[in-house]
Amino acid sequence: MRASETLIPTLRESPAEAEIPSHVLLLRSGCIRQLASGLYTWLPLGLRVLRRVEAIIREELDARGAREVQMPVVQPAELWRESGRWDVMGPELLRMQDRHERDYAMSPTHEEVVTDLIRRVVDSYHEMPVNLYQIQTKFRDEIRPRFGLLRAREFLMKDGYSFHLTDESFEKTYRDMHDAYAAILERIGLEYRAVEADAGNIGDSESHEFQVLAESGEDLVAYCPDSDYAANVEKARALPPRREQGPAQTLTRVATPGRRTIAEVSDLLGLDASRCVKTLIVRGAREPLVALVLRGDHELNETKASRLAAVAAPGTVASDTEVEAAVGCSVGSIGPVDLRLPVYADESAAALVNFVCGANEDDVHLTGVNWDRDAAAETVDLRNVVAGDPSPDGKGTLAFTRGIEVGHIFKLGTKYSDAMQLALQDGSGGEVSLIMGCYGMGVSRLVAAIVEQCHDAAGIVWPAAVAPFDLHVLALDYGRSEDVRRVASAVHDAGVAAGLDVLLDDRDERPGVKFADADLIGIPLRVTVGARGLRDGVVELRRRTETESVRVPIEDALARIGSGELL
RNA sequence: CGGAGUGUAGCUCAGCCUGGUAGAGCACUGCCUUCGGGAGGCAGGGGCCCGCGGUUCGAAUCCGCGCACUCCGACCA
Repeated sequence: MRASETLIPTLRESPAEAEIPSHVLLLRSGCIRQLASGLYTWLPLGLRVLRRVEAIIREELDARGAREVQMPVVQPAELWRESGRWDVMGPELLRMQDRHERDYAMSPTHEEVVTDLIRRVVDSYHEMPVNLYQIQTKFRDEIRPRFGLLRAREFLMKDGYSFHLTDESFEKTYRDMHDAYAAILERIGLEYRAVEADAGNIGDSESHEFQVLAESGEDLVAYCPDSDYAANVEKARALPPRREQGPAQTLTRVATPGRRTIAEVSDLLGLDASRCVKTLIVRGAREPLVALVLRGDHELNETKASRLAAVAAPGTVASDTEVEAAVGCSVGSIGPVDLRLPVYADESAAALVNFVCGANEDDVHLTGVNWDRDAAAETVDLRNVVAGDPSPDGKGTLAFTRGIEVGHIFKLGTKYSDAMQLALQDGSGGEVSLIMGCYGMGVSRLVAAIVEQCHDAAGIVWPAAVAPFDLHVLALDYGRSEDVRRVASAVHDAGVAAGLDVLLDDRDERPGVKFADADLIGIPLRVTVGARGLRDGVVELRRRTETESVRVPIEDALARIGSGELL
């Protein structure tokens, strides 16, 4: 393809709205343009990348028995009402009406539609299992779209759904899809981790996220360098410590006038923050308020807290006035001793002996506090893990990295099957609700994640597997040199004959502009054809990953490109 | 939705504080020179200065109300 015949509007400067590398570079390289907040147009170059990523996804899924379908984006509200999500979803579900004032949703996901499809189409358990996927535009009215393609409102997603009679059948497909996701990311050449994740509101059991490692990632991943343990920090656990040993000290009241924070109290007492506990009061599910106790140097993990049956979801910290009314002191002086609320202590706090806590009386704290003797609590996992915590598999300590969630697979169980009456006879006289799996991969987000990981100061460095073109022919002096035109065309044709996608820069631009654009666009292999080189009978080869070009005799270059050996 | 910031030429921005009828660089058009890492000269074109209202003899500039975009937070399959 000739550059003069396509639209690649590169930008010399960064648009003001873009902050992170993928957003800046996708805009500057002419891959995308923003229409409005969270809405992007894919230009020819970007669309080629998107299509190549899609192709890889299709190949890996098809190879594992998933079958592609295409479901409607606009969906009748009655299906959403049937599942209960019309009322549950909130404003991120974009709603609209047709001319008859019937309600519709612009679909953020397709559980309802696919469940409805299966119950209409599948008549017998002999047809099980079924595994379908589609690659389609989704719309979620995000509160705050940001980071370009990484959190857009309209985006391209691969969403897959599987249906099973038995857990064994589900587990096999889940593993197959897990393998497919790993294979996709490996083919692209990304550094990633499959991590244990919290399933959010959607599932009730295990789920895995596929996190592409990048500084700009919104997710924090805890992993163990010495084992394969990795988990989203929302979910990550540490090996619970054993109860400390040592003789119990006497419970003692100490005056702590004006000291409210853990730092102030531990400073006053000359102790480490880890010897103190902090007590947070949150809204309860069964009772109005519940107390959560953490070691002073630890932070509450809100996802874990919300998962406690006794805690109202979403987790909400009680207001200062609520606390004072219930406990009789201000927030800085709460403690588990004689506290008339249900108390849940994090494993690390529960392991302490002779610790410090608030006395439920302003300006007073207690020292020498011990569980069982002085206070009672149920032990649970409540905190965010920190670097250096022992890995839960006992094989080392945890470290952190940031990631971009490009895939998430989970077990849905029978949530939708039950709500929408999707069941089959099981062959032995009974009837079973089908077990569902759900497999999402953000295709447009994946493109952004690739750029986050594959760029340098000059521009994008596309991995060969997804590059918009394989070969970039830079024809310098194109308009003025018949020789350049002839050789550049020959190089172009040799590439095409070898099955490559070739971009020929035949624009009437100065060399510097062409070089800069080529770096920005990031095509893996570049051949520079210029009058200067042709006088010596050479063209120049350079990979985008390298800094030096190699002068190669014209005939050699043609032969090597034609043979495909350069890829 | 809370907090912060920004809206001036296609892009990046100055001008605003201290009101007097709009600028630079790049991009674009024409001509000349140049031609291997974003050239130079000359001559041009291009602006409801985000919108509406107010103050004023006069508003890009001051005030009010909107809208849009961005960032932080909350939120988020």
